[in-house]
Amino acid sequence: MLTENINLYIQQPVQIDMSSYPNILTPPSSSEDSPQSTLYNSPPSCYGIQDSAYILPQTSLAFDFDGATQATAPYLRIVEQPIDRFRFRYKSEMTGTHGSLCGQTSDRSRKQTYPTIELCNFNKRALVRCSIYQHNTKEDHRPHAHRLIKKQGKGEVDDPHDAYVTPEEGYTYVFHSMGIIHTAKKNLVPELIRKKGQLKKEEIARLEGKVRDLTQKEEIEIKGLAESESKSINLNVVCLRFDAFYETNGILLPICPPVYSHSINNLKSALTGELKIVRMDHCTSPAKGGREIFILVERVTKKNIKVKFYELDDEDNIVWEDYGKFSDLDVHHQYAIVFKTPPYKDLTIKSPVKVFIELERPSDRARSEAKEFTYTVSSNIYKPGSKRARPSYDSSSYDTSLASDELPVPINNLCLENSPTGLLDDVQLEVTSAELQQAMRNINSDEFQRIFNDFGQDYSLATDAPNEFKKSVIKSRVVTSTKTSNFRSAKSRPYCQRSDSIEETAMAKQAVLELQNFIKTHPSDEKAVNMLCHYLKEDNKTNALHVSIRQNELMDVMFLLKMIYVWKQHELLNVRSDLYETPLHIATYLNSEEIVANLIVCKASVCVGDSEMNTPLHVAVISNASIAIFEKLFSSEDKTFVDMENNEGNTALNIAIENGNLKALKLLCLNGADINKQHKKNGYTPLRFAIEKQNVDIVKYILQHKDLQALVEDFQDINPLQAAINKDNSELVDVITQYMKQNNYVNVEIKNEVEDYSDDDFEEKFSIKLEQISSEELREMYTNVKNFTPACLDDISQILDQSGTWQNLADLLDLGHLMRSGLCDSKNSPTKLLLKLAIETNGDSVLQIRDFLENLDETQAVEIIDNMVRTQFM
DNA sequence: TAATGTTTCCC
DNA sequence: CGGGAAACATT
Repeated sequence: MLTENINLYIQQPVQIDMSSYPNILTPPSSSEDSPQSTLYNSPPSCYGIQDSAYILPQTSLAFDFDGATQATAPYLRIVEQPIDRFRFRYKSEMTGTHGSLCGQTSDRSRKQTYPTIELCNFNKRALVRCSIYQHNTKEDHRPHAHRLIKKQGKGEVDDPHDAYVTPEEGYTYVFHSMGIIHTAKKNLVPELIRKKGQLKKEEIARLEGKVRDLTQKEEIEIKGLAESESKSINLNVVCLRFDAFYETNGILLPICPPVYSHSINNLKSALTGELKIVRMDHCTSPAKGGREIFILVERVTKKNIKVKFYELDDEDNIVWEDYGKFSDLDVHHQYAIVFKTPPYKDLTIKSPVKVFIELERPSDRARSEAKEFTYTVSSNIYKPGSKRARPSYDSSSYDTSLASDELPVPINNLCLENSPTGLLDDVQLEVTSAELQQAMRNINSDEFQRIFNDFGQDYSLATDAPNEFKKSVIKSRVVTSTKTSNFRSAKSRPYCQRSDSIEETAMAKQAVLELQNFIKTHPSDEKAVNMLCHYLKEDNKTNALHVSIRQNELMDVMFLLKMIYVWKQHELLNVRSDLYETPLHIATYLNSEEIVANLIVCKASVCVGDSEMNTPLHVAVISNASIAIFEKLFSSEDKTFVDMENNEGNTALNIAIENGNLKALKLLCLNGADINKQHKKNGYTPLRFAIEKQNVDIVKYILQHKDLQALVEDFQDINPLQAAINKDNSELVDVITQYMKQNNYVNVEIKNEVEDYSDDDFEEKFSIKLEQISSEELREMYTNVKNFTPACLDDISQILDQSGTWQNLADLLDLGHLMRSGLCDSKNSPTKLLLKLAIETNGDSVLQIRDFLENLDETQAVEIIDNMVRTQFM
């Protein structure tokens, strides 16, 4: 019987450990020539898993198979690993069907896969087996007390699951419809005894050549092992073991060493369950760290959880990492963690740094999905109550007695960041009045032009005329300018938290005067540039421009802007005050349309953040600025600022929604604000924020947006529409349900309970989401489907090829003869061929085929086809 | 007791 | 199906 020329190794374990696995022994007929003392060589690496128990005894080969080398030794290859997280169900939960153990690369919608094994280098029909084992890193494998069940027909059977592989099927086998039953603690020992007994019997059959019952001694031995093992067994991790056997006379001879899948973790356990950050109260921290953050998480164990921060470079390498600081007292009931952020590696960052935050479970080094987090620049501003001295403006900084030849030396390294042309080298120093005029012609602001044309006149006024006269001129202009009517008083403003001191006002006036005087006497002197920079360059300090804007001294502002423009010192416009606001922030806040307009013309940056990283656009929304202000801001050449986030992670759009500012919302949307941008704290989209705010007008407006993705889920996997219909707000619910009807969102799942509202009216409102597609409707849909999708074809072919039902189907379709007449190429799927013939040649309908399959009890295949039709129809 | 772990139940 | 949570058990 064993004389066939087949590729079969008979191996012998080094140690006989009946508790670990069925021993693989030489059959009785050849056992005498395989003594234990034989020299062994190493197993070929192609075994996929190292297992010292399986060593090929060279002298004990059962067969000489034409001098086959190790390269041609048979081995098992796992084609598709099982999914690594799966819910183990208790027996009491196994009523109805739950998901089956699918393959690792399984994809919900595209292609379902299942654990798949291939027997390589073998050329005869063989038995492959799948069973459930304990997952050990050590090379010590024992059956697991959990049960690996497989649905077969209506019932289900326990492992081991045996199946044949043949050359026709490429020596592969797909194990589908399997589930894992969590054996209750009290049943661990009996279950282990049962499995060990089974394996022992197989081993005896191999050794003794026939099947017999276990002796009492053997049973007691098994019982002892089961009891001790039950105490150490890990109930939340299992793996699959695959064997290959050559069957002869009812005895199973191993063809090669078994292989083990990677671990399968119980999705339900806090020890192995999925880690997830569900929400955080803040998504930023100053670079110095220490900010207290609350995060909500899926179930964790307090002694076994860390919060990791890390930064990636462009190639996704970790360039920095640290951990959130907390004790296990800071873990609230397994579902929330309060921690302090670690300091970033560089405490003096100049721009925000994007990092990631994730949960890490030390016990199995599992990690959650990472969420974005931002380290912010410390604005270093004066805060009331802090010990830091308030910036002073002593007169020496603005020394008016500077003679023209004593001006500060040219600021050669006036390196104005972000501005390639910011260096003095690039500045045209010899400015003639003709050039000034030329420069001004390029400015397309009428207002600016007008003021500039008045420059000479003002100039003379400013220098020669008495102060009273000058003031009255300026005043009259301010009053006559209609655009300044919206001007907000600088007093009582929440945003610019202080008004200017007398000294500051004086300083500003002085600076302007000084410059004007200098220019008058030295119209094209390069030193004017130095002077200008001298007054306006220093960041984090209130300068003349800030003050002039705050006080709405239009003439002074325009003068300074002109100087900056002509000498191309645009970066001076982005210098921040002691409150960390740029001129544009201040002008925007004060609703000074004219100044905003001219700042933009002069290329003031719209991207600079204030102490809270609010851009001027944020400020415009916060202060409910006029439409004109928004328009000016959007007229900036820089278009990247629309979606910038402040230190709370809010975009201007978020603030508009939070403030119920529909006007700002519209303006932002019209100017390209991202309507689907998720907040870093919780994944909310603008629509979701509007819904949470229950502002129906705003919700309505957002729902009309052409680019809206209404179903973007938050970190808790709730989409905005689900959130909306759970609100106790009938107006809002009406708007949402109407939207859903219009967009055919029939199958939006409602994850939260609605049963609190038992009145019929309420129920009815939701009926459109809850209703199932009736079978009539489904059949209606079938009439529009002429063929199978490739993905669907793949899936059902796999099932029908496996079960062999394709033959029955062929008969029902009157194609049985064709299929058997040699058309059927064993390399290809017979089902695929059959379905192609049926539809393309016979003209059978998909519905007809579906119904035949239903008659043949191929419920899984039927379901796949139904799903295909459903998804195609929508 | 309070917190955590296990099993059952339910939509 | 897949998920959540109540109920029960243990530490």
